[in-house]
Amino acid sequence: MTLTLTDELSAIVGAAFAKAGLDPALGRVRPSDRPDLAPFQCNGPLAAAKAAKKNPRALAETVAGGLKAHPAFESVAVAGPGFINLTLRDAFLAEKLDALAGDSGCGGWRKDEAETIVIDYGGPNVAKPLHVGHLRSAIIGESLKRLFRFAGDAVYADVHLGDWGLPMGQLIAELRRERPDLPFFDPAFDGPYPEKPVVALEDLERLYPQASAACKADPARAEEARQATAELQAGRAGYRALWRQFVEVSRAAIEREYADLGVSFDWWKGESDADPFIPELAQMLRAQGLTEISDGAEIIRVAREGDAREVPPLILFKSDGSVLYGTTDLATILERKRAVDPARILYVVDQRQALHFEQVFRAADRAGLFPLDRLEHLGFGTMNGKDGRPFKTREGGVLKLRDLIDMVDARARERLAEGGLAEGYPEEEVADIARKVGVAALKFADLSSPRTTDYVFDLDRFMAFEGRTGPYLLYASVRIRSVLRKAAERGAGAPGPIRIVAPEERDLALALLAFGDATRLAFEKRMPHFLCEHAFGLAQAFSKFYAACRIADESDAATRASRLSLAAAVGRQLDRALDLLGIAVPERM
RNA sequence: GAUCCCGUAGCUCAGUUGGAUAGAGCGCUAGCCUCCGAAGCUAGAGGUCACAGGUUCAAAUCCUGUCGGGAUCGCCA
Repeated sequence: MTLTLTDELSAIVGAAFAKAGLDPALGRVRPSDRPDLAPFQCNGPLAAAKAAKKNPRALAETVAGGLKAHPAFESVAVAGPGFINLTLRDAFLAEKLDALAGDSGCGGWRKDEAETIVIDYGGPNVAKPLHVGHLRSAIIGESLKRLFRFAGDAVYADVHLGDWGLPMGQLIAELRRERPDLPFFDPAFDGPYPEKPVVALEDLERLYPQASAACKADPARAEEARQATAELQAGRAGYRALWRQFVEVSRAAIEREYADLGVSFDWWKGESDADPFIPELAQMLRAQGLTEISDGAEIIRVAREGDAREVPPLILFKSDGSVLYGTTDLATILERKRAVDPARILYVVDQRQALHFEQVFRAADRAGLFPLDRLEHLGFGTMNGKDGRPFKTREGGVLKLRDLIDMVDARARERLAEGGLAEGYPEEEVADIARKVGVAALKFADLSSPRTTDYVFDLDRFMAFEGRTGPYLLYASVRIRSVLRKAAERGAGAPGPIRIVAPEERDLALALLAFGDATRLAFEKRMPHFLCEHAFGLAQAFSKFYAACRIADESDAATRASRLSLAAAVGRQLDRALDLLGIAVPERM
């Protein structure tokens, strides 16, 4: 396991606490709230004073006294009621930076024991076009996948298509009304079913809303759909064959759109893949006496003493025998255990489904299927429109992901033209750059607020390309690359050991060395926005450094070599951070 | 109705679980390209942290209440 900078400093300060007869855990060092005084601080003396009923200021002085001789610190000062302000020696920073420059992980944190992880994206539904509601799960999930892999885990990302519920029955029933002549609907048919899909993507996109509306308006139609669902799940051959076509057609489209966002999966499984595990699951639950019949449905109770509010039981089998997604989610856990025996399963799904997962997790835990603390629902907030309500188009409909991608793409092209960037580049490259810029804007906007909160989707703001945006980061990355390329062309010489001479270099050094804490925090909290914060801070520190210091044409050879190393290290780390966010960087722009 | 989340600068949002002078981006004002990419950099104005109590050396953060917004609450996913 790599030690982050604050870990290392905490260990040093903790030892000084221990020497003073205090709890070393109180020596926790963190970035300072007052960077004008010192870059790091330790507030431990205040807590220690409370516990020991002593004067915090005096304790701070004692601890600080034990630290002053340490080679890492330029100064150790006690301030206010008992804060210890820590400033690091430039030589110490330079040494750390040289190590970081040679590290394949760019100074990022890695864990020491790898786990096998499954990430569940709570999948899109077959037949429903991807819409903006699917965006967050894809973007956040992709970043977490990369982050966990970076930390050392073996990750299986499973799109987990919604391909087994009522919508499937609705589609079947709808198509049967429209084209009753198809062999799929003839129970007596025994020949081979058509291999070529009888429906196209456009058919599905038309049929589903149609069916859904009909079921809402007419109970008889709803009953038809319910029956078709039950028959599909019971294994009616024609329905299964037809359903396979739905899935096939739908999946191809879904895969393409995710690819445009730079999102990919290791598994394209669906709820239906868990179906064969349902009998065994039911058996397991019944054998333990966990199920009961209630109003004709078979349920498992998951309420507990002390629940603040009532947690309803999970319905395993509806009164008509068909299953709900809670059942398939449980069966999927069993399926995954058999497949890769994961240490944890992460569900990157809308926060509004928290109760559902609470039910599933408790049921899994009660059944001895999977421990509660290793099933994590990583919920996220909704993407709202400017009115503060879930994002809708002007017409009040749901914005398709395809349309969103096109909008972002077009806007990125406009902005490139306005800014006079990418001028004279081949058309193919301009298209590639526009796509990358647009996706970066979208992803950074989505990832930069804490996962759990709602955020307002404002295309104009995201695509402004100034300030705290994805394009700013791409710009910084591309600029570093360009500077280094030109330096090489001019014969600026080889990079050399890093030495800090300007204050902007010191700030940049601290920004680089914060990567360990950022990656660790992002991993432990499962919160990619810490990576965004880091990437922005790093890019900003570089811009300041760039504005203040010459690099390629610096006259002092040693300083020039140092700055070339520094710039290269920033470029590599920035690209790495962007990679962990799932943001691709163009060569130039 | 019950439970949970939220209310911070004109706008969009952070705030590392109780610490110093509450931060960032946008927008606004004033500057910086004969010099490695100005989508950049520098400086400035802008706050009763919804409101009222309480806990303590210390509260945007913890507790209570009020107001306002949102989410969820057994056979949809």
